[in-house]
Amino acid sequence: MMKTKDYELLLERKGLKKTKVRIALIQHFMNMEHAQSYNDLQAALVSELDKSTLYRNLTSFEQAGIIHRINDHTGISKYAFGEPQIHGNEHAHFVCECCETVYCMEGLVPLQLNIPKGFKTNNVQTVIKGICAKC
Amino acid sequence: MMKTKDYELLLERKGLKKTKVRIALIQHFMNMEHAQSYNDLQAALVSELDKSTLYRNLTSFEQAGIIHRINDHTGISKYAFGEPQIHGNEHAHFVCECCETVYCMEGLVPLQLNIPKGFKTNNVQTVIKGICAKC
DNA sequence: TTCACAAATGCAACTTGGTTGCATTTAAAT
DNA sequence: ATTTAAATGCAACCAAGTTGCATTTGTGAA
Ligand SMILES: [Mn+2]
Ligand SMILES: [Mn+2]
Ligand SMILES: [Zn+2]
Ligand SMILES: [Zn+2]
Repeated sequence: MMKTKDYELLLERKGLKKTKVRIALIQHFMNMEHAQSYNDLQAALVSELDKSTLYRNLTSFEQAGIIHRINDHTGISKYAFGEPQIHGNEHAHFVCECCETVYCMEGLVPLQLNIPKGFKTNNVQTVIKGICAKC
Repeated sequence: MMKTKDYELLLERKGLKKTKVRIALIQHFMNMEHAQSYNDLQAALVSELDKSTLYRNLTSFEQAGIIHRINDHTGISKYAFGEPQIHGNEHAHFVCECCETVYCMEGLVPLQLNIPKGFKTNNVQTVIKGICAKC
């Protein structure tokens, strides 16, 4: 008997069918430490994959909390493994202005903002631009 | 003799020609307290305006520091009067999840983030999602 | 194991925010 | 008034993402 793979558990728990596309996708996300764009994914997933299938799965995964979508202010969405919320706060993202890599910054202190009266804050998203350690 | 209008000064100082389109645009921005999308502008500027002309002027204005472009994570750029930097830091933006209005939050304390070793921060952009005072 | 059905896939056509090339017009310097 | 570079308008284009629909596939019940 072989033990159930972690990605299988993940898909099962979310009530998503275990298809070839999804298993390839989810494994790729688990191995990648940086955020991935549609093009990154298409290039990485050897067998050419239909555009709408890929986008639909990204949406499903996002809704299921398997991945999170990142807006790095380039106009192109990036996706990374895991939920966006860590202990209730959205984590920040670092965008390297040199190599374009998008990093999830898990360990940062959440910023404290005193919003004007009458405004109710639900969620704060932070994008940090700069030069990464590799560049 | 009439005194020079403030928008005239602005255009002159930046070395931009004072065209009808630009004067209409710049006046509109000065009267608007909220950020404006391409569609907002097109709807507001009575005389129908060419798409590329509008976009080109938005880019010129942005480069000249007359307006700043805001990414509110909807995928549609918004523009607001003034420079993005207040005393060296980018100001935060509040996006109402109810009425979609984007507010420039000028008075917020600059946040201190301790970025991992090797990463150099150039600029921090913050988008706050919530419910505005009017909603 | 087979059957039935809902959900996932693939393909093509579409939408939308934004850009580009080029001919014509216009602001402004001389 | 003349000249010239920059601004405008138009059409064609581009890329990211979405949608409708016929076909295939995973899964649970028979
Ligand atoms: Mn992240
Ligand atoms: Mn602003
Ligand atoms: Zn880098
Ligand atoms: Zn509101």
